[in-house]
Amino acid sequence: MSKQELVVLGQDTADGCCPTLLTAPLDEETATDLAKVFKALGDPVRLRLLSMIASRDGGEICVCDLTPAFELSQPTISHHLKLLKQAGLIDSERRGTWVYYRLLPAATDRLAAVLTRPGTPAGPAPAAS
Amino acid sequence: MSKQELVVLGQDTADGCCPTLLTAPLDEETATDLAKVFKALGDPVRLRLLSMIASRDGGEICVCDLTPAFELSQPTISHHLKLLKQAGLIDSERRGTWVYYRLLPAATDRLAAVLTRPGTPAGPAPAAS
DNA sequence: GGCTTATATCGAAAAACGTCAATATAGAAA
DNA sequence: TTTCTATATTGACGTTTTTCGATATAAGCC
Repeated sequence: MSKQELVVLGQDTADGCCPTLLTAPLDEETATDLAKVFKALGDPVRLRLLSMIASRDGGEICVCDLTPAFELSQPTISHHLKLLKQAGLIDSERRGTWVYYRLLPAATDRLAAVLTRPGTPAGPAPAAS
Repeated sequence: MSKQELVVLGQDTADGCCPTLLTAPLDEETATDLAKVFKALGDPVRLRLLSMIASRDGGEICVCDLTPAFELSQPTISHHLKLLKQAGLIDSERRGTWVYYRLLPAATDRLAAVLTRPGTPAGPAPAAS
């Protein structure tokens, strides 16, 4: 089986706190690992795919439900899913003829943490009315 | 002067809450706008630049302090800074001979929010001891 | 004015990327 | 086994990205 997802671990700063982009200069290796994940998000098709996967009730979605949502060929969608998977953002499981994709929340959690300034209130804010 | 930074606004979901990638499928336009910002983060050099800019005491840093930190030509660094600026992540100000860059926290805040699952505790966690 | 330093822009070359049509593989069903 | 559907892989092509050297612009100094 493919086991080439990359795992990007947190990097603690000198004062023992707050693994984030915004509080201390990133070392080269961490920057390279992180950049791979952000690069995977740097395409509108992949962003929509990830969004459809993450927001689906039940936590997973069949490729057969993803492909028709785009005006792109089936191989192209398959390729984008592969990139998201290699970035460690999603995982897949085959069940019979179909393949189901699901979010790996650890990946998005890490990105969110890395982009969060210390002292920022939690999560998504309520919408402006 | 250049005014071509892009501003990516939040998009509320049907239930009036939580502008995030992870709770509802992204529409095409929002995905395109968001992807531009993530793409800007999808390069290790730009990630390190942003990190150096954001973490610098005083909130700003001179290009003359950024350039020598990389084994890249001065035009290359200048180009990466331009991309970060066009993505709305940083801004610049010339003072005399020097140009200073600073983080635009609204941009990273927005990305963090979009990647945060509802119910997730705030900000960067304390490091594992 | 001319000289020097800091930064940006231009133009080109190589590499990476997004997309497709064609084909391969996996599994179910006949 | 043969056939059909779902998904992945391959190979090609045009576009975008990353990088550089050369040059341009901006500002301070002689």
